[in-house]
Amino acid sequence: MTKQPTRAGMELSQTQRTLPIALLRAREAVMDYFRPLLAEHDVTEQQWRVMRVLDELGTVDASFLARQACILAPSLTRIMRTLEARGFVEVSRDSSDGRRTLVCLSKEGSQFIRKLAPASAKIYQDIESKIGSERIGTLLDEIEILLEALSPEK
Amino acid sequence: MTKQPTRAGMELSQTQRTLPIALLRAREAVMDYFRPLLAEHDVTEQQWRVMRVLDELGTVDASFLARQACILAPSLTRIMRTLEARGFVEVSRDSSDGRRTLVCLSKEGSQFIRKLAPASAKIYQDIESKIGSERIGTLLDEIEILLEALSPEK
DNA sequence: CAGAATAATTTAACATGTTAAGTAAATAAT
DNA sequence: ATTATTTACTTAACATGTTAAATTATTCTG
Repeated sequence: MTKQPTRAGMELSQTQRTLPIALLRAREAVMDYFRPLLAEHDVTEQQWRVMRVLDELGTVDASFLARQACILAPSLTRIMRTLEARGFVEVSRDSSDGRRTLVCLSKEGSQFIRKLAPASAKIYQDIESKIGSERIGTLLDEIEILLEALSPEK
Repeated sequence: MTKQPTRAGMELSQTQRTLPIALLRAREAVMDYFRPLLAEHDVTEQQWRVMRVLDELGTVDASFLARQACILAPSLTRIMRTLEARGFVEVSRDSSDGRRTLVCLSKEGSQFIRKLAPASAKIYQDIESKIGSERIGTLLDEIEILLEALSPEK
């Protein structure tokens, strides 16, 4: 845990001490625990993320969903097609703005989420047992602060 | 910054309070600052990451490089082809193990890194000015601890 | 109200992510 | 030593990431 000094000049930091790579490696390390579950149930990471956000938010338009799930609009278009074909989401037009696509989870989609929830929570507990739930809480707090500080509207 | 209680049962957390999504959103927020620079110089995020790791490690075999850069082997195969065509990396065979591909930065690749370093460091400083370098240091420390705790060899 | 500008989404094209299968070299087991 | 297994990498196929252009609906301007 040796701290590197802040770069005074214009040098690059060790990759381990840069936010983009450190955050990526951390996420990969965490996802390694979840991927077997997703693969077992034939959903991609992105499809699962879209469904998790819909479960949380209810009916939303495509742009907002894309932002929340960190998925670009063109990817979301294809993902929605897949999820709709599988009966997991329902798509409609916004009656007050014909440009917008509204999306929500279907009953089947909601059931699918709830079917995987116990296994997902169990994996999360396994991770918590290795890191400590307190430390995870701290990390999530720090990330919330970072997101607030970097949000574009500031 | 209201803390959620640890899930006692089998419910899913708010997406904001899950490591996979929180880490992803944080990384996207950070990368939004770097992407214009990379686009301006016609390198993808992954190509740049490969070069950053090579700059740090010197000559390494493809498997190790893939792990360090969080890139899967098939993607790396294609990325190496692109970077080699552009003259940024040099590829050779390991004489003591004919299966292994060895890779290192070329002189041009090294120059390219150094050419972008100042702008990259400046962007990093801009981010630091919004979050605080101390807080970033704490976050990076927490991530190092997480990576150590989740490393498979434990 | 008509035409211009803007906005939300989709399509297209290429790079990468991901899994499975294939190839070649090294190692292990008879 | 020959065969089988393992290892490192590549190829193939499809999903997603990414940018630019196209499409359709809305809003702005005159």
